[in-house]
Amino acid sequence: MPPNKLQVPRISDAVAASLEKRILEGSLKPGDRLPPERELAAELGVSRPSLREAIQKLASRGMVQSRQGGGTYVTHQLEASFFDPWQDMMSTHPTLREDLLEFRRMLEGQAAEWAAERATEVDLARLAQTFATLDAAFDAGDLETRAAADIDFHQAIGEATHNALIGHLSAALLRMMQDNIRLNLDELKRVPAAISLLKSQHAAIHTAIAERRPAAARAAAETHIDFVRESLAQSLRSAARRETATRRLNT
Amino acid sequence: MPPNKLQVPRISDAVAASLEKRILEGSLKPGDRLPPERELAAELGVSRPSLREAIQKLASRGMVQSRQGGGTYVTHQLEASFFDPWQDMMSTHPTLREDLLEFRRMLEGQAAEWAAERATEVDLARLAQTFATLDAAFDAGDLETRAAADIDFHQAIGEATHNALIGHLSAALLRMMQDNIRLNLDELKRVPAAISLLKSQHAAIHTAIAERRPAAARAAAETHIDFVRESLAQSLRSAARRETATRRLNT
DNA sequence: TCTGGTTAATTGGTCAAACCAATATTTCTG
DNA sequence: CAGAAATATTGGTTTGACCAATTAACCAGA
Repeated sequence: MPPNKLQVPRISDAVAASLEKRILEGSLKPGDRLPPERELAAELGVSRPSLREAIQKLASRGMVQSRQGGGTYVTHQLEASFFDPWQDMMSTHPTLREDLLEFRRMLEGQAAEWAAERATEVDLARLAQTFATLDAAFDAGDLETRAAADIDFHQAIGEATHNALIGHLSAALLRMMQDNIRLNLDELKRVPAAISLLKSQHAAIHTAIAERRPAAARAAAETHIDFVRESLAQSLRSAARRETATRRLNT
Repeated sequence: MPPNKLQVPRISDAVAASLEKRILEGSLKPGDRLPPERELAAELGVSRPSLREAIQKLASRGMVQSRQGGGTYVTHQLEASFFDPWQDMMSTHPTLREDLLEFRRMLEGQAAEWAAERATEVDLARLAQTFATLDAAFDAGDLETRAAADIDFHQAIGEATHNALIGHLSAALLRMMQDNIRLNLDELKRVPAAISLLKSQHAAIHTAIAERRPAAARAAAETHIDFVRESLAQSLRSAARRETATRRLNT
């Protein structure tokens, strides 16, 4: 019974594709305001609701932005390419962030434990290398390279578990977090101690795995996630505080 | 002139978020058909065009799929986004099966533990219902309904954890296993005791959660997976034996 | 002439009531 | 009982209208 049959083409899809084409080929540049809905609907030969459905599609992909009474404008950021549905959900459903962190605590804890039990010499060498890179990235690198090094480190742990799913999932979840939390990531820079704390936490995980102490590795990983979770919540609170302060100034 | 000003909240966005929430929480599961547009619009207190705009948003993200005259269905996109690449590999790389089972042991164990800690009365009622269905399906049902009931049961546990990731991931993993192992599933029928054993294991998980004993729930879930893992390996061995025997006959 | 506020036109947001077309369900017929 | 026809359901589309926010035009007062 599920949608196995072929789909009937929908008008709104055709309209959305047409508008997309205009944007991509440049006849509608970023910042441009597209014609009024009534006008555009007449020009395309469709009804206004159909046109609106198409516009909402583009809006949900972040390609256009509408303001009541103002008009509909082409966004400056082309190619949003947010194809992962979890990504957009994260921004609108804050509880998902908590769920993700809680899940990561379990996952990374287990990964560290297994890695300490099963890592081969090759795994340990690779882990040591990614750890060194990460440590250096924290000192000098920009956020991009730091994020990449972070993923590499956690993925090296995942691979050391010799369980393909662990590595894949832990990297995927970390990437998912980074993409939607990068805004608040540099909040950590306001806390001078944060960097050294994070570095010591990573070091604790690394040495516990290298010394093959599973329980210690798990504890270190969980401590690390707990710290991330706590400082993230704290940075969100302080961001909210700054916003109210700014709002107070404007009145 | 660009849209710097604050945005007026659109109804379609609120509706889309509401539907997203239902999907995340599990009240709308992948494969489910959502109510007719007219009905849903009335229930949400919005007009049909507004509801349609919201549905188009979700459809453009691939979370739902509509067929004229048929209905609108929740896709498996959320779960598939994690494991799509793994599906085909499962059949060719047998070690992945082991990894999957090991991962499930951790996941289901944690899920059972959290469910025992956090389940509300509603969760417990739903869990009891899915358990009863599963128990009945083991006696009379064919493989299809048994597999579906199995997914429902484990998903109910996942939902009782009140962690969106747990529910979707555990369902996705179980479905992935069933899809790639169904061939060997009826192997279990050759072991008469297996059915009663599985039933008692499910019962143990259920009662432990219902009685809110987290440690017992985790242990029961892990025991269950251990049994599945062991009997699966055994059935594979016997299947291999039969195959070599058959091959011997043909020469 | 310039400034400020008021008014009018524009434009996206929402709703209501239809009708069409594909599908699903029921009923009828052989 | 199986297959075909009739009916009901359901998404797809259109028309028309009204509201609310924005923008543009206007005009009175300095």
